[in-house]
Amino acid sequence: MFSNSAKYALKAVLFLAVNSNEDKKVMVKDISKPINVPQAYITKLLQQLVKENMLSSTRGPKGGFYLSEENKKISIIDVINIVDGEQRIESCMLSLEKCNEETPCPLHKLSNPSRSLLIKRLNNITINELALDVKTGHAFLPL
Amino acid sequence: MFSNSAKYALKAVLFLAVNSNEDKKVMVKDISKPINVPQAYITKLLQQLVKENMLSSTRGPKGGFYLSEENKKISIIDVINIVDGEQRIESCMLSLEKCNEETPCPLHKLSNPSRSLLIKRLNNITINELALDVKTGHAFLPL
DNA sequence: GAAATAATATGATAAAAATCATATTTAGGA
DNA sequence: TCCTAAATATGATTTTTATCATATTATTTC
Repeated sequence: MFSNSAKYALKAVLFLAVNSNEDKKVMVKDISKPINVPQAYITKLLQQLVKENMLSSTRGPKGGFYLSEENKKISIIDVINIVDGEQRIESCMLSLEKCNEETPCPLHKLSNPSRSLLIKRLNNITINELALDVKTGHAFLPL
Repeated sequence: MFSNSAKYALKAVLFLAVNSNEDKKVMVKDISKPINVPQAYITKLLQQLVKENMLSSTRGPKGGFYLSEENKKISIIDVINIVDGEQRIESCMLSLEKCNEETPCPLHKLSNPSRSLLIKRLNNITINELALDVKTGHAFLPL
């Protein structure tokens, strides 16, 4: 479905959504542990996400990563697409260029409703909303 | 979603479902071209599928690969699972061991309906049924 | 039963994804 | 202003996946 990197990015973002804000920044080493991702690896991903304005950071003492209020309004699919590229989630189950509603591949009718549903939902939910589920006990970390 | 290998295997199986039977075997070189998969690569996959009884073959002159009537009754998900392993399609969107209905990860409620729907459909359709869509003009090769 | 044909078995190579390592830059505090 | 703590930039290594190559075995036909 998603690359390992996209999964890791989602885990980091969700963790920060629950555990950070402008006044409470989190160092990379305190992110990698609870989300079970090697520090050097998540470091690179976090840097990429900052560059793409998916999350925020400051360096130096008292620095770290965090989600600004703006960041928290970002939809989940944007995080995924930054890491995996838009093509990955959109592409047909057999990765066929020419597969579409008019000339569907044999799996199209079977698989497309499922993918459409997922994409729609990923589009319509923000990081913040997912974090709320955790805060209200409807979903769980650790990751 | 699926590995390249699983996609290739599906393409080969679908092609054979439409273009082969006990009396009409197809050589590997006449499979790899129309499904756009390197011959040496699809060769390996076909051999694996024969070994797992997903398809049939005979060697020597007039030999080739084909789907027996039995083979055509196999469900699509079996082909996928042979190549990718059952875990891949079943696993949570974040690949979390502990994610389940009782202690769902933050993405579980969002993603699970989509995956469940897909798995159910892949379970409930046979190779033959997909091939029928092609024969009746409701779905299309080439792949 | 020999020659030709096609799958089978096995292993090597190449490309991509995941992981690790480290020198550099910026910010805060003494 | 210097020291330290943190992110940033960059590139190397390892592992996995994808791809290629070839010798062997089985089957048909003459």
